[in-house]
Amino acid sequence: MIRTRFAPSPTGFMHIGNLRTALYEYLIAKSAGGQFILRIEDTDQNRLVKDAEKIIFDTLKISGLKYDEGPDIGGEFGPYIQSQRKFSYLKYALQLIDEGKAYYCFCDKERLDSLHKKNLPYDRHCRYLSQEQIQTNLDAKIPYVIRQIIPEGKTTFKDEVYGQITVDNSQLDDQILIKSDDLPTYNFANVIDDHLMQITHVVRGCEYLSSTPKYNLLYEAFGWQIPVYVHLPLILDENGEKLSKRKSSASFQDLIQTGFLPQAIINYIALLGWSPENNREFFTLKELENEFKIKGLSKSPAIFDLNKLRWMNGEYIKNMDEGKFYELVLPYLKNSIQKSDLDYKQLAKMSQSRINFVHEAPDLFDFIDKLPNYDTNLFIHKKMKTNLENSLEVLKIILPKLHELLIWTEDSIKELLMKIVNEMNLKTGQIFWPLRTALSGKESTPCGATEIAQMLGKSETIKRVNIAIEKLTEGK
RNA sequence: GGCUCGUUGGUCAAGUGGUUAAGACACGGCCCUUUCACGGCCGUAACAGGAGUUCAAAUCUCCUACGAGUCACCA
Repeated sequence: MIRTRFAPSPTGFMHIGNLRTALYEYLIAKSAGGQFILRIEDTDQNRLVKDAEKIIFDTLKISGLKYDEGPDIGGEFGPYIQSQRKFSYLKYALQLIDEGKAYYCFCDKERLDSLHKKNLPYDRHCRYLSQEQIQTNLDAKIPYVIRQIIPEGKTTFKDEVYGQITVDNSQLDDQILIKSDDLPTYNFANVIDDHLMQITHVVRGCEYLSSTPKYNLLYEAFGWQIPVYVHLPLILDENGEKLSKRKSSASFQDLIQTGFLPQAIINYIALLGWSPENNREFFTLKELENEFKIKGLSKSPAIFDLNKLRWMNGEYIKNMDEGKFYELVLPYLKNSIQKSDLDYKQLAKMSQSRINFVHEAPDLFDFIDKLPNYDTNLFIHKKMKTNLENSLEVLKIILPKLHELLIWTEDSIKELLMKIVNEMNLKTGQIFWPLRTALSGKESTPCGATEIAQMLGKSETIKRVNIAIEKLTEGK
C-alpha cells in the first residue's frame, strides 16, 4: 500500500508550488489505490503565521485533495500536528547515542559561529569527548544538542525523477538531531514521523535533493526501510524567480479570488512539470488519478504562466454545463445591471463563450443601462462597407419603420431589417452595423443588433437611433 | 566557493540513436459571421556552445557557458 504525505509548515500562503506538491503526492498515492496523509510541521513556533493552518485545510478542501488522515479528521498514526508530538523524538536520539551513532555536543554559539565565519563545517569537537567529560558536562547542566555521527564514505540514493545521485559524506555535517531546547530539528522529526506513519513515498520539492543523503543515513542508522524518493522540479514566477509564501502573486487564495475556478487551477498546475502519455490537456481530478504516472514528471523548472491559466479558465467556463454557468453568473448580472426586465438566461448564454472569468460577464452588457458617449467614427467599418454618410441614410430609413413595428420581438425586428436589406439591395452589414453601433455605442457587443433592440425595448431603441442620427447630422 | 541538479520556440512541453523535431498557450494571417467571441484552416518561432563516439546524435561521453538548489540549534 502506497502512502504519501503532504507536510507543510503553517508559515504563510499556499502558493501554487505548494499546492502542486500536494497534488502530485495525492496523485501518486491515489493512482495506485494508496493513501494520502496531511501532517502539519509546526516545530518552529517563531515562524508560525496566524490562520496559515486554516488556509491549508481550506485550500485542500476547495481543490478536492481529500486526505485519508490528518489533524482535523484523525487516523491511526496521529497526532498529525508535529507540535503535539514534540517530546516523542528525544528517545530515538538517545537510542542512537546508546548505539554509538550519535553524541552529545556542548559547543557554544561562539565556537560554532567562528567556524561558520570561516566557512568551515562543524569540526566534530565533541565527537571525541570522554565518557567522564560528557557526564561532567551533563551534571553541570551545560546545554547540549545531539548530533549524528556521519560515517566516512559516499552515500548513494535513487530518486524516481532525477535518477541515481551520489554524494561524498565529507560534504555532510554531523547533523543536529535534537536542539538545545530538546525539540527535534525538522529533518529528524521528518524522518521519524515518516517512518512511524509508514510513508512509502517521500514526495517533495527538489530543494531537498541535496539533503536526502542525510535522511538516508538516518534511516540506515535506525535500520529502517528507506522510502521511495520523488523530488519535484521547482515552479517559478513569470520573472523566472522562486515563488514565495510572503508575496501572494501566485497564492491559491488570490487566484480563486481573481475568479479562477479550482478545477482549472488544478488542471493547469498538474501540467506544470508533468505530462501525460497522450497529448491530452483537460483532466478532472478523477481523470488525473487514472492517468498520472511518475514517469511523466520532468526535471527542469517550469514558469507559471498566468496567460495559459486564463485561457484554461475560459475553456472551463465554455465547457461548463449551461445551467451551472447560469447559476454562477446570475448574481453578477443581477447586481451590475439595473434594467430588470431582462432574460438573464439569454444573457448568460451570450456571455459564456466570451469570457475567461465569470465576473467579466456584466461588462459585456454595460451599454444596456447607459449608452456610452461614443465617437461617430465607430460607424465606419471597411468590411461592412459602411461610412458616415450611408450609416446616416440607413438609420433615417429604419427609424419610421421601427415606429410602425407593432410586435417587438427579435424575430420581428430581424424580419423587418432583412426586408429593408432586400428592398434596397444592400449588404446585410450595411444595415446591421449602423444599427448595432447606434444602440450600443460600442465597437463590439456580445450579440447583434436585433438582440440588443429587443433587450432595450422599442422606445429606448428609437431614442438611441435618434441620438445617432443627431450625432451623424451634426458631424456633417 | 564546495557539492548536487538542470538547459528543446516568448511560455508549458513530446521526444530515449535514423522524425519534414509533435501538440498547447501567446502572437500574426485567412475563413465562418449582422459586430465581438466561439469554431475551422494556415503561418512565425526551438534542440545553450564546443569536442568526441557512431554510417547516423536533441537523444550516449567529456569540456565550457548559463541557471537553479544546498551547505543553520529554519522548515
